[in-house]
Amino acid sequence: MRSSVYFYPTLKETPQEAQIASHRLMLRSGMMTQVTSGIYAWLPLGLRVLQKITQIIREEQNKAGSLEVMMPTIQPAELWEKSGRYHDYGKEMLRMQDRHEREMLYGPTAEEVITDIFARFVKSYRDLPKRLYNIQWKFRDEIRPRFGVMRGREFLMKDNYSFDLTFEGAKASYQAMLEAYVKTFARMDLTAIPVRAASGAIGGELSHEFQILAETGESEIFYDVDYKNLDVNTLTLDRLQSLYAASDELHDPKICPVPEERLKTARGIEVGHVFYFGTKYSIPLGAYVMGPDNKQVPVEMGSYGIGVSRLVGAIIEAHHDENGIKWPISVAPFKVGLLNLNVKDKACTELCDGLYEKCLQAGVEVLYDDRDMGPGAKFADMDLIGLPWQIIIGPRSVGSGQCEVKNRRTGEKIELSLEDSLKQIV
RNA sequence: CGGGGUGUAGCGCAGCCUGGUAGCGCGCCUGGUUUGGGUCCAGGAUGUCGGGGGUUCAAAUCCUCUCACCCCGACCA
Repeated sequence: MRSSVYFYPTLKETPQEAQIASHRLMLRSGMMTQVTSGIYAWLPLGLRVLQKITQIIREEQNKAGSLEVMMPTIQPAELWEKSGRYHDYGKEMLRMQDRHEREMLYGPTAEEVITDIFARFVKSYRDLPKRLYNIQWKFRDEIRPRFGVMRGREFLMKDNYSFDLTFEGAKASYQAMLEAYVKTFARMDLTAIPVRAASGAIGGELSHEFQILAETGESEIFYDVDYKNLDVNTLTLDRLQSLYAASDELHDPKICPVPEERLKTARGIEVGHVFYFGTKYSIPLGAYVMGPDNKQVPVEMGSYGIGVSRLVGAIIEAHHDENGIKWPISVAPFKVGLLNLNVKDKACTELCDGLYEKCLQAGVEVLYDDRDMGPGAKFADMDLIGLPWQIIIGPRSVGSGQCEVKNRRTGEKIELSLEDSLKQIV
């Protein structure tokens, strides 16, 4: 993609509403922009990141034996009256009427809808287990939206729902999701700690929150200091769960197994949540199957959420410096930024155009800064949007045949021939 | 919802106290200049001063109502 025809309105100054790094950087890099309180429009650069994250989540969900569906954003109140949550959900639910004055709502979650679908089609234990998920926009009319996409009112969520015949089956589903989550977050260069948690309005009996440690997190957690030393690449669920972590509501110093000197407290950003809640929805919504003993049994359920749009912010919180974002390669909007330091220099531009073509042919996602601007502004913009690699070509390169390759993460710069620069990156 | 704050050009802000022709920096447009870390020079465009009502000869400025947004707290992916 050529910068000259792309659309990423970068800002030199920080918009006054942005208090935390991720919010600031998302606005400054032109990834997204606020439409109204807690509601954002995603611009091309931000959308690419959102799509990369979505795809990683999708792949890991599929590997964990789940099937993707797509449920609507608008739901009928009826289903929620059956589950009893229409009243309980309160003002956080955005309610509306259609032209027939039928009560509708913008879905804050989808237990009712998916359970109803399941109930209508699945009648036998032989069809179990089933794990169905979708990645869809949700709306929760938060008391106080803040921190950009970290706590928006409208947000993109992956929500998975498991249906099993027995408690043991449900536990296996729960475990499969825990494992999928560890892999999912690791692929984004995040160490997310599964913290035993109290379950909120969704209700339930067994529940973990996945928290990313960050000063700007909204919840307080207690954890074993060893969490800081884990290697994302070799992380396993067993290892993660062998360490102590608890939310402040559940943490009890009296029964905490971690000696005081190893116990740390920090703020966490919740990026995922897994619940087991048994038959809480299957009974009221009539999700029964025929068991092997010819008896109707309500199915055992769990639900598993990941805040997809929140993850964009969370990843930036974990990966940035004073100059801008440092994207992990797996979610970067482009893999490499190609900087033409002087577009008016014909020979220089020829070199750049040539390398750009080669990148495209090699299937390397490249943002080619071919705008007519000073070099300083280009460096600043490229650091800000945080692509993992930069290839810098200026008039100097014309004589030498060398370009500079910069690793945004480490800041390391090396001089290479144009040929080698591409090899370095691929 | 309770407490605090802000609305003036696309962005960041000054002006308001003490009423009298609406300003600065960045950005934008034109021309030139410069080209390895946000070049420099010259010229130019852009505002219902968030909105309604009131006071006054006169309101960005004073009074009043209202809307929006932000920050602190309780809730959540």
